[in-house]
Amino acid sequence: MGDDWDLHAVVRGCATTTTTTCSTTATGSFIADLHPLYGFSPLSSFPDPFEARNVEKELHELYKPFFPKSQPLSLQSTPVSSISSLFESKDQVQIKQEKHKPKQSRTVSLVSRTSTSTNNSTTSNSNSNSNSSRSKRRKNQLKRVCQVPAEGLSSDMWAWRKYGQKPIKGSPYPRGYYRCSSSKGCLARKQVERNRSNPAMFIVTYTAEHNHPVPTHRNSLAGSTRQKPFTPQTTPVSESPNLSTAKPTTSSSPATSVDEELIPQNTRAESIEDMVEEEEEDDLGISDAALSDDFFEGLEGLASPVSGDFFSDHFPATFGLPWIANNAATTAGGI
DNA sequence: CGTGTTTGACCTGCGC
DNA sequence: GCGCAGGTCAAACACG
Repeated sequence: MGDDWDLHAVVRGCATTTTTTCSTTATGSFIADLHPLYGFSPLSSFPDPFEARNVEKELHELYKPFFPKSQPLSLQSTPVSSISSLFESKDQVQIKQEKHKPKQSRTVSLVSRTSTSTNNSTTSNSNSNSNSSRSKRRKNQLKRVCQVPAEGLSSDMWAWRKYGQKPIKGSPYPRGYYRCSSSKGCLARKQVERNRSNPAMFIVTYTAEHNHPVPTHRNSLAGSTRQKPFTPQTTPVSESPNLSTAKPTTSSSPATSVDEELIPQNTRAESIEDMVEEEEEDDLGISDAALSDDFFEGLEGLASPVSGDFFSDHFPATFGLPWIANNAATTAGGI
């Protein structure tokens, strides 16, 4: 497609930084409360980790209600970066539940085309429960919509694989479709689209949830790392100034497409977001699995980065927009 | 070889 | 019922 957008690559998450505009509906409001806490942008202007630590506590308190009692919330150990990003992302989280479709709130019946095709003709009416995920996907999916700045589209621990891209009517920017590649059975999906009115912002829509803990390390980036020989023009007009600026690139991190490079990913938050989503979906009944030790373990894995490894590796010197540079890899922002 | 991106085609939902 | 638009699949290709 000759779209000029750069939404290629994998989007690793949508994290956001200071500017995130995510609004939350329903329970999401609590996020707003947290917002002040992370006024700093862990990603872009990484503040002092220790300072963040204090914040952690506060966050911890704030979050308590949202975590299962069993969850000790080992955030303390969690690296600031992760935490901050997590919360940040939350700020942006906006849960959007399609009302008029009470039928199934979460239909994530994983039905790949196979099944779909199988049922093909039957699809729509025959069975509301039928798997035709396709048929229902539009209807009852629970979605969370976040609006994040280009810089915000950054890394999260989830690995996203792009499976499609489509031009959207009325929007000069195409929409990228990503699915979680961390786990095969994971139904989590994400759509990244640039905000028409404000190209600097990306609208990230999450659908379904991850059915697995956050991976401690990202998947192999074999393919993701692929970098275009440098398609200078790829940056469509739509590219926001940030993006263009940001594209440093050649970082060791998995940057998949130019676009991605443009867009950083903070997305570790995503994981939490997802969890939160679950909470919301389940009436605040967080799935233990989600918040299980694994989950935090994963976060901890991230922690080290704070100390340097992670960042140093992934976001080298260019920190001005380090995230942008690297994260882009996964971030779908790439639009 | 495994994983990821690109891209055209196909399918379904939705509005008229 | 028809057409449009959105969402997903899968083949081909690229990269480490």
